[in-house]
Formats: sequence, C-alpha cells, structure tokens
Amino acid sequence: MTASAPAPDPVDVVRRFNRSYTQRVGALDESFLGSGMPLGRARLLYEIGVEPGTTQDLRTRLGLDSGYLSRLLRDLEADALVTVEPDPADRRRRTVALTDEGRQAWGDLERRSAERARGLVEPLTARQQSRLAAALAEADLLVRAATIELETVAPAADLARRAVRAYVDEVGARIGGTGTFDADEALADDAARLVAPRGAFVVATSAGSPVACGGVQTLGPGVGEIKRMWVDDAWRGAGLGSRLLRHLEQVARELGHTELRLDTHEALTEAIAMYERAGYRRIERYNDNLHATHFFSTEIREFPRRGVPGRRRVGPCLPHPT
Amino acid sequence: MTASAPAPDPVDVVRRFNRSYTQRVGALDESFLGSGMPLGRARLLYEIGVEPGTTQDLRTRLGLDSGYLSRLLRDLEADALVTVEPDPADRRRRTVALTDEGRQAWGDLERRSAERARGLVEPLTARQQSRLAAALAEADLLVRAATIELETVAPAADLARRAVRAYVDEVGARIGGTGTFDADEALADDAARLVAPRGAFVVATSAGSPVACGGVQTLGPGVGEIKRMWVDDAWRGAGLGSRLLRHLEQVARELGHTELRLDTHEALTEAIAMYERAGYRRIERYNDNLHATHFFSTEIREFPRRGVPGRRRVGPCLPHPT
DNA sequence: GCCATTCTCTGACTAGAGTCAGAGACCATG
DNA sequence: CATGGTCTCTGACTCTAGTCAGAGAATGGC
Repeated sequence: MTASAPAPDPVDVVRRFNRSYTQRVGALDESFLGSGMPLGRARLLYEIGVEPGTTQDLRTRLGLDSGYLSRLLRDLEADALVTVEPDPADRRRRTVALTDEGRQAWGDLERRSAERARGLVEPLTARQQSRLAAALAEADLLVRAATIELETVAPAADLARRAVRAYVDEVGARIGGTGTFDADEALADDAARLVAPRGAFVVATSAGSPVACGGVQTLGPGVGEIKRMWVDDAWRGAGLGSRLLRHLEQVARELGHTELRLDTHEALTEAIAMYERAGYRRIERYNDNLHATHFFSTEIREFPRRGVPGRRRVGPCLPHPT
Repeated sequence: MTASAPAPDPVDVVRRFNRSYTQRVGALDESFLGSGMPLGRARLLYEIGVEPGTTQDLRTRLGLDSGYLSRLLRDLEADALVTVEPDPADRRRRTVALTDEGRQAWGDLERRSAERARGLVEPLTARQQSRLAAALAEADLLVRAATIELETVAPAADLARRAVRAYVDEVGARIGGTGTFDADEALADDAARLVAPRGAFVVATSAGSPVACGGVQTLGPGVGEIKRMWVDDAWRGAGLGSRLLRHLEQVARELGHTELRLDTHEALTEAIAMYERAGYRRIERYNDNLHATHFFSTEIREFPRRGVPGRRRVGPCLPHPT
C-alpha cells in the first residue's frame, strides 16, 4: 500500500544512522578503546599530544573545570606521561607537554583507534569498503558543512583578513595576472565599505578556521553588491556557497536593500552556476572592474528567514586520534 | 606534488568521519538530550518504548547487569513510567510495559532526538540535505552489514527455522506457484542434510534477527552443494550475499569438499549475477529439482582465508542442539 | 608598594554507571 | 517431591566524572 519511493525525511535517516552507528561502533568506545585508561585522562592525553599548551589553554579546549584538570594532570604526571612546568610568561599557569613515554601512550591510543576502524571495515568486501568510504567521506563533508558557524566580523579582524587573503590568492590564480590584484589594496577597500551601516562582512568558520567568506556593500539607495565571495577548495560541493549567499541576502535585506548585484569572472564557472541556480540573472556591466567579465542581479524581497545558522551547542571534544 | 586522487584508505576515512561526527554531533551525547533523565534510565525507557518485553529480554538487548536493570526498573516504576508484572509463562521473570505517563516521557525523548537531528540537517540547503540523507543511508546499510554475526546453527534451531521460512516465502513469491514449495518439507530435509559431518547451516544475524542464511550439504566425495541461500530484501546491495558465499565456501572446505555446486531459478537475477561475479560457471543440470533452471559450479581450493568472519566476538546466543 | 584580579590547586562532595556475591523464588526433571 | 538449575532482587561496593568553595601564588594597573 505504501509508495515505492516515499522520499525519506533526512531527519529520519540521520536518526536511523545515528542509532546504528552508536550502537555498533560507538559502543566499544566507552571503555576507552580497551586501553585501560579512563576516558577523561585519554581525552586529555590526546589533546596534549595534538598540541601542547598551557593549562588554561587545555581547559578551554576541552571545556574542563580547573580543579578537575589539575587532578587529571597530576595523575598523568604521576604516570610520567607528561611534564608540567611553570609558564615563564605568566607563572601562575603552567605549560604541559608529553614525555617520551607520553608520546608512546599517545601512539598507542592512535593505534587502537586505527585498529578499531579496521575492525569495522575488514569484514566487508573490497567493493563494499570503497562504497562505505565514499559514503562516509560525503557524509563527513556535509556534516562539517552543516555545523559551520557564520559570523559577521569587521573586515579588519584577523579572521576576515585571513579569509580575504585566501580569496585574493585564489582569484589571482584562477584568472591569471596576479600582479594586477593586490591583497592589501583589497583589504584597505573592505575596511571602509564592508562595515555597518553601509555594508557587512561574513566569515564562515569551521573549528576556528575560515572556510568561506563574503561581503555586502552599498552601491546606491536600495541597491547592494556582493563582494569577496569565496569558498575554500576543500569545501566545494557542500552547498556552502549557496548557504552563504542566502545568508548575505538576508544581511542585505537588513541593510535595507531590495536589489543585489555582483560581478565575477568567467573563469569562476562553479560560482557562475551557483548564482544562476540561486535565481540571479545576467545583466550589463554596471562598473569598471577590470577583473570582472560577468554581471548579475537579483531582487531580494522580505520573507521569513529560513534555516539561517544560529547557536549550536559546542560539545566536548572527544579524543578520536586522527 | 601529491597525486590528485590517491585512493583513500577506508580506515582513514572511517576515522576521519568518526572524529567529525562525534565532535560535532556528539554521538555519545545521544543520552541525555537535556531531558534531565540520566543516561541509563533514558536508554532503558526508550528501549521499553520501542518494544516492551521481559526483564530478561531487556537485559540482553541492552547488555545490562541484572542487578542494575532491577534497580533502574524500580526507579522507573517509582516514577510511574512503567508497569512491571510477573510473566505468566515463567513467573521468575517479569514483563515490563510503559504506562500512559511513560509513553508520554518516551514521546518526549523521541521529540528531543528528532529535534536534535533536525538541528543538524536544517542549516543545509535542500539539495545538500538529500545528499546527506543518501550518504548516511548508504553508510548505515554498510555499517550494519559490517557488524553482522555469522554463526553455524542447527537447521532445527529457531533462528534457522525463521530464516528458512523467509527463504521459502521469497522463493515462492519470486518463482510463482507457491503451492509446490513447502516450508515444512524444506525444514525436514534440512534437519537431516545440513548438519555435521555432512553439512552445515549458517545464519547471519543483525541485532538477533536473521538477515541472511545459507547451507552446505554433501552430494558425493569432495562435492558439496550450496542450499537455502537467502538475503533479506532490506539488506540487498550490502555485499552480504558475497560475504556469506565466501563463508560457506570456507565451511565447505572444512567439510573436505573441493567442488561446490548450486542450483537456482532464472527469476533470481541478482543471485545469478552474484554467483557469476564470485567465479561460478554455468554447468548442465545435475539434479531433478523442479524449482531450478540454472546450475553452477566452482572449484574451491585451499588458500589462506581472507577477511572471513572467523573469530568475531560471540554473542550470548549459544548453540543448543535440540 | 598596594590592591583587586586572575589563575591554579586542594579537599569535600554528588551523581551516574556498573560489578559482584549471595538470598530467595520459581522451573523442569527423574 | 526432592533436587539442581535458572531467574530476579538486594545490599555493598568501586570507579569515573564533574562541581564547588576557598586558600594561596602571581599579575597588572595605579
């Protein structure tokens, strides 16, 4: 009686997957990979191994209580896995680093983690293994894309500067003639135009690093322009561009615009395809930008904003050695 | 400098995914969901809601200590979320069911869980959502397939009977003329032929339910035959058939066979494709099975077993000869 | 040099999760 | 109906994770 392909609700699929996955893969996780080391200590050890730092640093990275961290460190130190020394820069806090023995224990966690992944994959035929790898790689990209943070920042902020530099590098590489397009010049321009009340600059970050950016500036009454639209190469195909574009449109609405224009270069084919998919139409050249060959415009009306990012609870960073 | 497509190791992909997923989705977090209910209790309540059962039942499903379960149930009962009554069939154990209030609490957990999944999916564009759903559905199938248990059981055991019934139903439906192919008759045959030392019967189970099966019997000196090969519809495309086939070949080797034959019906096209992929060659009819139209054979030599199941952790289901 | 602030450590405490060894109820069988 | 085996419950216990308040050292601004 049921239809043959009832268009599965992504929410149900996620839940179903989560159930299988945690039951069958995560279950073994609990007693920390059979290393005999309690979860908390293993997490801390792993984090120190990834990047040593001050106590304060580790506390914020792992979201631990200072008393709790202190105790965990004492245990690790007692087992000669870490060294803890006063930080010369501020002798209230201390710096932590792995000992040789600690590095060995870290490697052990690492090995156990790989072992476990191998245990999951091994029973499958080679064909199924590569199918699983492909599916998980795709899911990984999309999950990471879904949990990205979009924030409006000042173009002069460090995060924004890093993003714009990446943008300039890429545009330079793609359209050739690097000399003609200068990062410092771009940054100076942005600092003036992409700030409230006449503009805005948005950076998408994943685990603190910029992975995409875009700005809005004002061309005239009710008319805005999208600038500096960039998505990191490694994040192509995750819909980040479309999402950012929708977000920028909302930002433009809030700035009072009803039309949004943009220019781009014919070499940036994915970008052009994305603009067209998003309903942008080709228009005549509207500026004298030497780097632009294609020009687009769209109307932006008021309508209730859909799933724009928002506040995601940051979970504790679990130790899954990569 | 690096190659553009370096054929990713599935193990690395799994680890990478696991890291992103647990960090960002909080797979372990599936517990609390901010309901204020402790993890253990929430898990139990949820499981009872999925399917009420006896205490024993729940204990094996969740892998809990009997004392611990008893306490958890007492707590749930004190909160009037469940009713616990002696099982009329065996009054040592008790049956557990949700009260109305319990059903409400269950619905609450359910809602929180869906809410959480929605939170993950929501920021994505519709296109990315369905890509994520497709990737996770594929990964789900393969993860479940990878964690299946293959065990040799007596054909008379309950597990085996259920599998054979499913096999008979499906073959009947696929080749038409149900009346001619009888489950009881098949079961009676199997009980005699698919047991050591002349044969074997293997059932693949997932979470205690049979999802595939297959048997080996002896035709003559060194010659075995594969019988009752079946894979549940919902598990098609996960390589289960191939894996089971490899396993049965190993079983046949251990029975001393060097050639393996099988018959099948032309309507079972996927099965035929699989046999061919596995190196089976068409041969002439070698029996008078009315239900068979195609006949295959292969040589099975001794060689070091590849990723054949072997020593996977054996569940609580012990083989009981009846 | 003074003082509020910032930082870490310590001890005391709670709650959850789980184990273990009996005690006692219940069952199947000869 | 006796007996061995199976099942659940109870109490006593351990371990991990995490919170909280206060002591004391170091810092930065004045």
